[in-house]
Amino acid sequence: MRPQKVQDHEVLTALTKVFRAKGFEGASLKEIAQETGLKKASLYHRFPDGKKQMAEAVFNHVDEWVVTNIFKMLINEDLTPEERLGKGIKNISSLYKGGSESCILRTLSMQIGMELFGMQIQTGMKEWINHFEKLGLAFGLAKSEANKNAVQTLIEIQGSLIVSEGLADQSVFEKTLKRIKNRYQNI
Amino acid sequence: MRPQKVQDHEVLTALTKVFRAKGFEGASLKEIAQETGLKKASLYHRFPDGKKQMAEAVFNHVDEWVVTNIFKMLINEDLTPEERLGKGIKNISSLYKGGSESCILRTLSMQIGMELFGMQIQTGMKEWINHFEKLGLAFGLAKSEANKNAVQTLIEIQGSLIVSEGLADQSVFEKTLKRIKNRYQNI
DNA sequence: GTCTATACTCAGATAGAC
DNA sequence: GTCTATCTGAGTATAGAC
Repeated sequence: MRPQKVQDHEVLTALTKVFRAKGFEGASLKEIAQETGLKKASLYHRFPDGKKQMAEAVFNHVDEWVVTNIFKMLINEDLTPEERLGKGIKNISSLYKGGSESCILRTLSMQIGMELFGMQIQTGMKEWINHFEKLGLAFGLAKSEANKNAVQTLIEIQGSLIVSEGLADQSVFEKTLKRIKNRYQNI
Repeated sequence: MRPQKVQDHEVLTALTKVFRAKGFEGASLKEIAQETGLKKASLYHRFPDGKKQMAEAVFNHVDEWVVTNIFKMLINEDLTPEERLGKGIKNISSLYKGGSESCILRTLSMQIGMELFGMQIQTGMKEWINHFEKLGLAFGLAKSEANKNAVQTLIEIQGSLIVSEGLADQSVFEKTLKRIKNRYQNI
C-alpha cells in the first residue's frame, strides 16, 4: 500500500551493478541494501526468495537487454547485413564496456551453480550461435559454414574478455571485435 | 615432531580437487578437512594463513605443472616444432580434461580477487603468449605474426573452455585444439 | 602434528511495529 | 512497503590437551 521508496528499475540497476562488481557470493545483502537504498527487510519484501531471486532478476534483465540490442539487431530485416553486423558489434562492445567488464551471466551462473542457471546459459549460448549463424547466411555463407563461424565468434568474444581482463588490456577485446567484423565483411 | 598423517603432496592433490570443483568461496574448510583427511586445526598448522594460503598453494602447484608440461614442452629444442606442438596441445587437453574442467587459475583469481593473484595471472598469460610466440617463430613466422597468433591461441583456448562448459559439449574444445594445431601446421 | 572443543564473526533471513 | 531489532546457522579461525 505504501508508495515504493525506490522504483523497480532503479533497484534492478543497483543490483546489476553490485553483482557485476562482486559476483554472487561476494555481494553481501548489506552492500546490496546500501546500493539500492532499501533495508534488508524491504529487499525481502520485494524478493521473497532472497538473494537468489535477486540474482535471477538481474540475469533476466541482462538477458532481455541482449535479446533486444544484439539478437534482434543481428536479424533485423530492415537493415543490410553490413548494418546489422556493425550495430550488433557496437552493442556487444557496449555490453562489455569495451572489454573492461566481464560477462555477468557467466559470473553469476558459475557462482550460483548450474542448478539454477545452467539451462538458461546453454539456451542463451545457442541463441548467440543461432543469431550469428543467421548473419552468416545473410552474408551468403552456406549453413554449415555459417554455424562454424558463429561458434567461433562466440568463442572469440568470451575468450578475448578473459584475456583482456587477465592482461588488463582492453585492446585485446577491441581487436577481436574488429577481427570478427572483418571475417564477415570479407565473405 | 609427530609424523605427518598425510603427505604434503596428498594434501595438495585433495586441495586442488576441492577448489577446482567448488571454487574458493564454495570450498568450505569442513569439506577441505574431509577431503584431505586432516582436521581443521591440523590444516591451520600446515597453512597458518588459512584458506587463502591453501588456495595459493594450489595455484602455485598448478602453475608449476603448466610450466613443466606445457611451456617447457613448447620450446624444447630436442623436439621438432611439430613434436612440440603435438605434445603441448596434448598436455593442454589433459590439463583441462578434454574441456570438461574449467581453468582453475582463472576461477581462483576471480573469486579471491585480483589483489592476491592478479599479477600472477597477468604474468602467467604473458608466458602463455610468450611460449606460443616462440613456437610460431620455430614454424617460421615473423615476430609480429607469431605474437598475434599466440594471443589468438590463448583467446581460443579460454573461449572454447567457456563455450564447452556452457553448451555442455566438450567437442567444442576438442575442435578448437585441432584448429589451433592446424593453424601452426599450415604455416 | 594432530586432535577435540570452542570462540568469534558475519552472512542470510525473519518478526512484527508502523 | 518500509523499517528496527533479532534470530539462526555456517564459516573461518584458535586454544590447549595429547
